[in-house]
Amino acid sequence: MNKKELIRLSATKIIAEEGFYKTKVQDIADDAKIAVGTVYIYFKNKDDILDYIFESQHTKMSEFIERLEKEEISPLEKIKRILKYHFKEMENHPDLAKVLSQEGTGPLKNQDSEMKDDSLGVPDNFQKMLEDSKEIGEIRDIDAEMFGYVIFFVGRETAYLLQIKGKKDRYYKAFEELLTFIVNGIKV
Amino acid sequence: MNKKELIRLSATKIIAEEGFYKTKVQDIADDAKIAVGTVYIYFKNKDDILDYIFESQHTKMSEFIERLEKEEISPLEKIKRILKYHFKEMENHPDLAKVLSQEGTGPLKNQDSEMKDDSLGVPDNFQKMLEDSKEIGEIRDIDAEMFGYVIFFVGRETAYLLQIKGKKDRYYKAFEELLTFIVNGIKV
Amino acid sequence: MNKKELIRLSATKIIAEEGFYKTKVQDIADDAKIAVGTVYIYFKNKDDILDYIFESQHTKMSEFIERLEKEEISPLEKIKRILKYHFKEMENHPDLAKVLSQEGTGPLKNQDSEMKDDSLGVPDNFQKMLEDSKEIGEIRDIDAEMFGYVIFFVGRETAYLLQIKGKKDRYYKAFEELLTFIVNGIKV
Amino acid sequence: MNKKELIRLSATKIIAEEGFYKTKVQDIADDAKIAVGTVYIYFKNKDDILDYIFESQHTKMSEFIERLEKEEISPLEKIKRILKYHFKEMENHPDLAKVLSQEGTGPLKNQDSEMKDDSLGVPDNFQKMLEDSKEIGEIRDIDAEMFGYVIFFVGRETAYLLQIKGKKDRYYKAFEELLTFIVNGIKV
DNA sequence: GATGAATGAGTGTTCATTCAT
DNA sequence: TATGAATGAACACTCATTCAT
Repeated sequence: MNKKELIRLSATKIIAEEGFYKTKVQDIADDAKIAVGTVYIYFKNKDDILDYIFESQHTKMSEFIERLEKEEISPLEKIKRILKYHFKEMENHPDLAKVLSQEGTGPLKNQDSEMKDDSLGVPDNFQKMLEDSKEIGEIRDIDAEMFGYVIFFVGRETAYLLQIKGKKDRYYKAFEELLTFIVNGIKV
Repeated sequence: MNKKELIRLSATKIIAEEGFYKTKVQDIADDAKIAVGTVYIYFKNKDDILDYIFESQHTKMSEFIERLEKEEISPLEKIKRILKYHFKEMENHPDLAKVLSQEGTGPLKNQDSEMKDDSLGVPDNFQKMLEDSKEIGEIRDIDAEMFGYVIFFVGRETAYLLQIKGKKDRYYKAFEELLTFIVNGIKV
Repeated sequence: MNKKELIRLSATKIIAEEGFYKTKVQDIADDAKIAVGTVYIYFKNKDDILDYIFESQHTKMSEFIERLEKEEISPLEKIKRILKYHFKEMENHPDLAKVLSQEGTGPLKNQDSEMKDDSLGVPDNFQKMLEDSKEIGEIRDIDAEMFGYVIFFVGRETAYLLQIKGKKDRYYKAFEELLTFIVNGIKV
Repeated sequence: MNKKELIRLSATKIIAEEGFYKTKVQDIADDAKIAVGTVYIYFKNKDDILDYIFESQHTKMSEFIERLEKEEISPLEKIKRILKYHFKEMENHPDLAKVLSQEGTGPLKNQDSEMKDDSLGVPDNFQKMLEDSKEIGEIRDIDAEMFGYVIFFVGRETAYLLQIKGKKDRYYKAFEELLTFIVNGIKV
């Protein structure tokens, strides 16, 4: 496998277990069965590794949203699809779910990162969709910026929550409940 | 002032600015205008300081909830009051809002802490109130455990969000919107 | 009791258990049921406490030797009596035996101590007695300086050894054996 | 040179000068012209360095004794040879002599060391040899365990003593005197 | 590119000592 | 004298990062 990806996977695993600050670059290298020095060929520094984990997921999500934009569906439906996509992703990558939730607060570690915020850009997308949705009278007149974030946070935290609370079997049902909650919360 | 409280306030301020791991115990001591050694008279170690910040707020919240339990109001109303209390607290203590949000994920730093989880016990209270609320037909039949956490997260993150997004002037209005969102989301 | 003596006893006990460097002044104060500050009324610093332990025993021994000098006995007999006195002392104060053995090497902790060496002055006395003994033909022509120290070390280490090796019951018999060893070793 | 050995030599030098507790790991690193961190590649902690110094000498001595066991000489002769070997070693490595004497009391610093005692195992060997010697009627019926230690202590302390007392020129003569003392002390 | 021994700045924590009460 | 909270210099140890091989 591509070595940068290999490092990303090991890092995600170890950071999920230990937390970012307690994770040693050596531990990541050990898990990836490579030398520490090699990590620094692919990453400028330790923070850069965490950024890359977020950026990778950000890219995936951006591509999904781009494809979604081409479909002829209502803005609210788009939000639902994005949440569903996120939940599936987190179900398939529990380590990643934990890292995004645990380390996802606060500003990006690297100042010069190209990402604008810690949120994978999703809140912005949600905001736009909520604004579109308001315009067509699908939902109430809410503060789209705030609810862009609210829906994003709820999605991220709940996806992780369901895993630690051992709701894996009822994962899909719980997701449906969450969706109903959100939609009821904002609809006209 | 009580020195332990003095340290708690300085620590909250510095940790809000720098994040827990980048905060040096020396910085906390400097801010409190005391010697480093003094910190270690009142706290076992650095982690213990963060725990105490959480525990203090936990105690305050527990006391509020205890008083609330004596009032003759519906479970849903209780949840609203708790959220309102939390928002007021966070409005008055922006540093604390940031620390609770940024450092509030993950397990407590100290193993032997008496607190059961990272959530100030509030999700548990919400869960019970939601169950009571369901019984009297005030709300739909939702997964009370999950929504206990969901409402807790939404409250904590939003209270902090409104501050960094500079919504201080519309703080109360935004809070009302959030409340409507939650209530609509779970009502029958 | 005299507080300085109280501290000496507690210090001896704790230093025997922990070793001088691992012993905290606070621990000594705790054991003596006094405040740390009080220790510093009677002792200039921590090293001074250890010095005082040695000096106290030195004084006792000096007084014993002074009394001994007035008796009409052979130099070799004097050495025997001194060793016997030391063994009895160590039997009565096992903590002290340990401290003298463990911490008794190296130069005195305090530069400005009045004691000339780490050996309670006993090697010097032994040296003189050995020289006297040589003169009257009681013992061989040995290096009195060296054997002053040798006999001193053997006495000190053996007194402690018998305790840790659990020879308490045969303590006196072992002492007699040691005496025979020494006398045979140096006699004509 | 092997870096672990390099550290051992620097540590022996500095510890001989300053004593173990006053020695800073940084000082050892400086003397060895390496970085502090490097010390911790080869040693778990500071105590581990001291243990290694003792273990190294223990190994050397064990090898010498092993070779000695193959020779057809009397047990008493073996003891003499061991003492002679020790004196030569200490003559060649005065720093080591000081460290062994000064820091050689008390239990090993590290709990999980493989060495049973602080005495390089030599007292045990002496004990066995004394028992053998008694059996063939070479020496008196003495307490072999006690005298195993006594001879060991006398050897160790005297080897160091001769150096600080400036008897370097008469070193061999003094050693011979000591040997005569011991042999006379235990012979029939 | 890959390695991993070496680096050394950085930091949590300790504890002898002080001094206002 | 006695107290013990406060001090802050000191130090062991860590770990991100480098670079010669």
